[in-house]
Amino acid sequence: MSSGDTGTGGHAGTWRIGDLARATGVSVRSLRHYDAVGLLAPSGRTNAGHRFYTTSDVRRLHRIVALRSLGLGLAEVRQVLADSGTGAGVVDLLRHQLDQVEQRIAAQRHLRRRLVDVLDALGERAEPPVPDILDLIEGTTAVDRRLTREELDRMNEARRTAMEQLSPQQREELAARRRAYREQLSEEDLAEMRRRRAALLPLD
Amino acid sequence: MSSGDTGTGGHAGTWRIGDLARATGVSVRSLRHYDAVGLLAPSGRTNAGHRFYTTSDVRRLHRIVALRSLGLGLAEVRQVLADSGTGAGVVDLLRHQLDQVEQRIAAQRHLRRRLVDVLDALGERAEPPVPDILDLIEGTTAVDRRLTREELDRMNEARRTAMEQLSPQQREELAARRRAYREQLSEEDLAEMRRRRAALLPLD
DNA sequence: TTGCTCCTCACGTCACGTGAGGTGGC
DNA sequence: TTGCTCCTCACGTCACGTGAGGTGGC
Repeated sequence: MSSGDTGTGGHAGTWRIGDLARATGVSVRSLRHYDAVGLLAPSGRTNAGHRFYTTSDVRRLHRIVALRSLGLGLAEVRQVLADSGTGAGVVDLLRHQLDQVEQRIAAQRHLRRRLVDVLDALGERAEPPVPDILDLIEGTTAVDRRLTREELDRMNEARRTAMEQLSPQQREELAARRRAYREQLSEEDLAEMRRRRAALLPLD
Repeated sequence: MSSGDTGTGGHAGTWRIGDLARATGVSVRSLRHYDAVGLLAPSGRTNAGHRFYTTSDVRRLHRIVALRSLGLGLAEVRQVLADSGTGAGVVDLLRHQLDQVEQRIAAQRHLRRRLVDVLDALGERAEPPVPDILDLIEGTTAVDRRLTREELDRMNEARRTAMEQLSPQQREELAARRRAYREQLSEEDLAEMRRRRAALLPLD
């Protein structure tokens, strides 16, 4: 009944790589990788050259997993585990990590808004040809650029003619799809879409 | 006054790689990469083997940039540009892309909450030793696991003794830091923190 | 003797950044 | 003749996944 006892033998309290992997959810490949880069070397090898991990190795692994789950890279994990100081360094590291995460969130939100905008504009047309889609995306790429009167007129004209080519039934389907689409959006999304749209319109 | 005229010669309407890079913000290395992978091959080479790009190459590049800016990979960009169909494929691709983005946002938010939790817990102590920090992080790693009465008592006890070792001035500084920290949080963040904390507390 | 686990290479991933070393054009 | 731009390799990035090919232990 030792800690590493899964019935697969070995010394009491030692783990073979496969058992450790199953027990922790870390892949065998990752364990070997951690060994290769010196992040977690098993306490020893059997005669056959098989790695074996001790209880203290397992503890270290749990810490590695915990730090990895905060988004730290292996090098940062190594640093933290090597740091036996007051923890000021660790706190700074985590704060920095938080900054990075915030930035990534902001970037992804921006991306999401652009995608939603494009899909929203596309949703109003039946089956837009690829070149038209590309033009539309290119248009939204010039971020923060207002459309000119002519561009706006051309877009509206294109939309109108596209709509006119639809049968009443197709029009109804389209409207239904749009409703379904809008209903899945949050209030925040809708507000942002209005803001974005307003930002595109000419000022005159 | 041709489109590619920057005073650096060449045929009218053709671009050297460096000029194109400056004009579009795409690095020279990227342009060469796009050439290497067949995404954007320049229309020709000069006698000296230098790439030259024509107006239609530039148009294609703008579309590549636009699609890249939506987060598409080079392979997906290539697909879209090759697709001369009705655009259904492109719309599906963008929807899928939106899904991915949403998932990444969710994952990053989760990460952010964990980091905020850890930093919040750490913020209540002066200079916690690294092993303590690691224990705390490990504690929050067992996600969605409620603390036992004992664990909670031990945590509170540790916090109290840590506080008692502070001078009044240190305590004031700490409080100020916590206030500053909280003020930068949104209402949403605070609510989430309360929720998380409630989820950690024992049910009894 | 048959599976199962383990071992060590070693390539591939994604879109380039960054030298190294060398050659034409104002 | 001197800069500047251009060229082609080719390694490095980050943390492994995925075979290939081979060898000990129940």
